[in-house]
Amino acid sequence: MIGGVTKAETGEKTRQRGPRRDAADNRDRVLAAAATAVRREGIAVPMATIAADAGVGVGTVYRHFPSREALLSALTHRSFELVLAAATQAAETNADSEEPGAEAVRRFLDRTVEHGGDLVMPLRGGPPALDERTAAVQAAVHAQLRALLQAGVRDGSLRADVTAGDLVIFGALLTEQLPHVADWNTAARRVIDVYVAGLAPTAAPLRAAPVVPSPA
Amino acid sequence: MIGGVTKAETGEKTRQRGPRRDAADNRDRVLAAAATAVRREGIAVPMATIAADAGVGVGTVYRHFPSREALLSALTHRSFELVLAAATQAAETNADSEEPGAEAVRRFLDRTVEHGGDLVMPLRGGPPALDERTAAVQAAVHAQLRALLQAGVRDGSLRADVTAGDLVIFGALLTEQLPHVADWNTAARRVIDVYVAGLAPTAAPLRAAPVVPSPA
DNA sequence: ACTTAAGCGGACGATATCTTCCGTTTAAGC
DNA sequence: GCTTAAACGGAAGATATCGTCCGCTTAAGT
Repeated sequence: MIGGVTKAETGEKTRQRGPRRDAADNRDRVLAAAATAVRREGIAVPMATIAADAGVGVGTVYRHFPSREALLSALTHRSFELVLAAATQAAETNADSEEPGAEAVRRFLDRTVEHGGDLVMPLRGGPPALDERTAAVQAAVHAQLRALLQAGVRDGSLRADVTAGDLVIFGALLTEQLPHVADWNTAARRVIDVYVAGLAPTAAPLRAAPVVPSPA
Repeated sequence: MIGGVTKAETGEKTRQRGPRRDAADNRDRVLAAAATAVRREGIAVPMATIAADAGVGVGTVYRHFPSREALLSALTHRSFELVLAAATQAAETNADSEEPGAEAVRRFLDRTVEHGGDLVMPLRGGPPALDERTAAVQAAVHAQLRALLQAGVRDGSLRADVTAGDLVIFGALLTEQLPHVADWNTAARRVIDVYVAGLAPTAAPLRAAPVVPSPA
């Protein structure tokens, strides 16, 4: 940020040189290894373990992510991006077809569980706060889910008092895994099915007023 | 176990001397502090922090719980006992009244969330395996919930294809907390309400076969 | 009151992990 | 092919945490 200006005086060509290919690859590998390691050993997993799993030296990890917190933040960001992809795909598919909105919601939740191994949501002990960019992604997720929910209400397959925030919270919980439950995907699918059944418009009203998680 | 026999030769009076009152108190305080600390900072929270929070020295923590793992195990055990109390109370109240089984299930889940701060379920990164005694408590929880579910099926308020294992898994997920959700109890209650609505007998069948978590 | 052993606290040596630093390697532009 | 700066790996010093040990304190039985 300081020395860069002097050198890149070729007009607007600032930051003309992209990252080297090996650097980009390593960054991805570190992120992937970190996701796996964090889910396996918890957020206190040693950086050396992550580095070894990624097949790089610790120095490389620290160059891409200056601190553990930065790495965890990046993990969370990537997780929200994956969730956003799932939400967007569900919303778009739904818009193009005539399937009930409830089915699209179910698919979104299924996807979330399937991606489970790659998701590191900010649950207990996780990275405390969402940075600005991640919050933006989260807001986009909410927007997609809102669209999905509205479509479902319109086609009569969903109740009207459930919010995008409700879905995000439920989805985040599903990314956890009880270690002694062998077939987690099946178990999660059963939870999803009951929840989605509860989204039917005939259901009894909710007791509590909506909670708005964080994106304004 | 080795020196004790020599001394307690007064017939069957082995282990005649119960624990000192201060010792029992301290054990409880350590457990309570540990539960709070673990939920606040994760399972890697330093033992010194737990000791300080409990107002005792580290030596005291290690005397009651010879290792971190033993402490975490004890925490899990206590958590299951609290859940068992909630399940038992729900089952008994239900048996004595004419309320629908669905309401009893909802109360059980509500209780679980309310106890949330004291519960340390074996989620990601938690103590890996349940010891024998804890597994027994877990089995008791399942038994109570089975009774509850059967009553609900009988009185027509619950679907028949949901198992006690499903409820335990769902309840365990609810003990997590998304840190940036301010009013967690409200958020959790909304999730519960949708789930309980999905327990109505009219709902669509589940896709997956039951998963038996661990108690045989 | 006195005795006794259980219980207590926290200093301490051992270990584990963090993060920085720098000599070497390598991708990419000329 | 040569040059250059970005990227790499891993050793090493700084720090944090673990779990033990032992002299002091205190509950509880007589």
